[in-house]
Parts: sequence; C-alpha cells; structure tokens
Amino acid sequence: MSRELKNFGLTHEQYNVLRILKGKSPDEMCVKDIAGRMIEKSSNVPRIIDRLVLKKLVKRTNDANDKRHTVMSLTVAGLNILELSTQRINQLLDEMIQLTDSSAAQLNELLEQIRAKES
Amino acid sequence: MSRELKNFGLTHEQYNVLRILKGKSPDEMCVKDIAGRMIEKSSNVPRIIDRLVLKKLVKRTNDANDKRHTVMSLTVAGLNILELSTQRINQLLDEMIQLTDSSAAQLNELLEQIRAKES
DNA sequence: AACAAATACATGTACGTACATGTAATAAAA
DNA sequence: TTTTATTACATGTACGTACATGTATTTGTT
Repeated sequence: MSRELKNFGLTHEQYNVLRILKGKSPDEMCVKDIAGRMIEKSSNVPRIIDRLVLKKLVKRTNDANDKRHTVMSLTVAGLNILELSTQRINQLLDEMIQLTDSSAAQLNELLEQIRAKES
Repeated sequence: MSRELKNFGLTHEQYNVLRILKGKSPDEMCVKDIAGRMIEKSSNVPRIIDRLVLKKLVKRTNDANDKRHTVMSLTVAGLNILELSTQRINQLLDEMIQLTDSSAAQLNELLEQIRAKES
C-alpha cells in the first residue's frame, strides 16, 4: 500500500487523514476530531496536516468560535487525489486478500484474543 | 514490549540486535550478518549499532581480513542487560499470548495466506 | 472578577523505516 | 595488470511513532 500511495505523493498516514476529512465533508474538522478518527492514534496530526497543506490538498483556517481550534477541509485537488488513490488501493486489496468469509472471521477472532491481552 | 524494553533503555530494534549478537557469540558479526538476521530488514543497522556502542553494550572493531567489514560483539554489560530484559519479555509474552497450539497454528496459516500475496 | 485547571495545539527530541547516494575496499573481467 | 563491478558500509533526507513540554485560549471555581 505504501508503495502505491507513493505514486500519488502520499504516505499512509496522509492518505488516512484525507479519507477522514472526506468522511466529514463538506464539514470542517479540527485537529482533535481528526486524531480521534485515526487508526493509529498519533500526536503527530498537526505535522501530517502541515504536509497536506503544503501540497495544497487540504485547506486550514482559524476557527472564530474557539481560537484554540484550527479547522481543516479538503481542497478540490485533495478530493481528486483521494479518489484516484482510493480506487487503486481498493483494487490492490481485492487482489491481495482473498480469504473466505469464515477464514476472515477466524483471523479476526484469533487476533482479537491477543489484542484483548494488551494492557 | 516497547514499554518494557524502555525500562532497560532499549528500543525494540536495539534489543533485536543484542539477541542476534548473542546467538553468534562468542563469534563476532559484521553489519551484513546482523542485518540478514533481523526480523524487519533494515538499512539502519549501522545506526542502531552506533547507539549500542555509545551505551557500551556492544564492542565494534575493524576487521583485518576485510577492511570493508566492521565486526561487533556483545560486551559483558550488553550480555547482562540482554538477559535481564529477555527474562522480563518472556514473562510478558507468556501472559499475553495464551492460544492453544492449534489456534496458534491456525493463526499462522491465515497470516501466511495473506503474506503469500505480497509482491 | 480573579485565579486555577483543562483544552487544543505547536513544537522539540530520540529513534525508527524507506529510500537514495557516496566511498573505500575487494573481487571479477578484459 | 589495469579497469570495472560489486560489496560493505556510512550518511543524508523525508516522514513516521512515542513522548515531553510550551503556549495561547477557554472553562470552571471561588
């Protein structure tokens, strides 16, 4: 996946943030909202956004209501690149993961057994 | 695991390198030997070793036979810290992963199905 | 209202991965 | 034997995680 995303100039986490933003669009999201929806919780969200803003895939403005907030939304360019890359990623996933439904369920369950032990 | 290793001043990868060195001790190993035995192949081995040498857990000398080589071995301090941390790690793993043998085999098989699809 | 606590970021460090490139030493080829 | 290729490593960049700390800006308390 990382290899494919690189063709779009994205990292895994940047892609993740774009997806999250699209999920809420056209609403704007603040850093905390985004962080809360990330798979791997990260303290790095502001810097990931920095990079997306630099690439003009995300727009960032100040929130008048709460000046601690900074609010983000996808640009048209961001939406476009997200759709192209998502298409490619889904295609890849289809090719790679060909488990039967019951195998997938079983895998999930076993991983869950381990995960449950995490402190 | 990372959390526990931190108590010993080690990262996951540093711990990994110490284990690899112990596996060959008292023989010395060059960077390539170590890299070849790492779980996650990494181009970063020289720098991981740098940090271990700084902490005096690993000794590094030049190889007279092949001057391109640099050869590493555990110091006594390195061996000590490795044994202490390994003891703790094994204890943790025992607590965390309590799958039956057949469940473990099944998990392995399912992950293998996915892994086999990687290009 | 004044002050303390919490919130939302921003930013810094240490260290890791992935990748590209540089360099000395050795091995292979002409 | 001289050139070329390969090897083994060192080093640089971009970016990620984990963690610690700083700083406005709220919010809650007295």
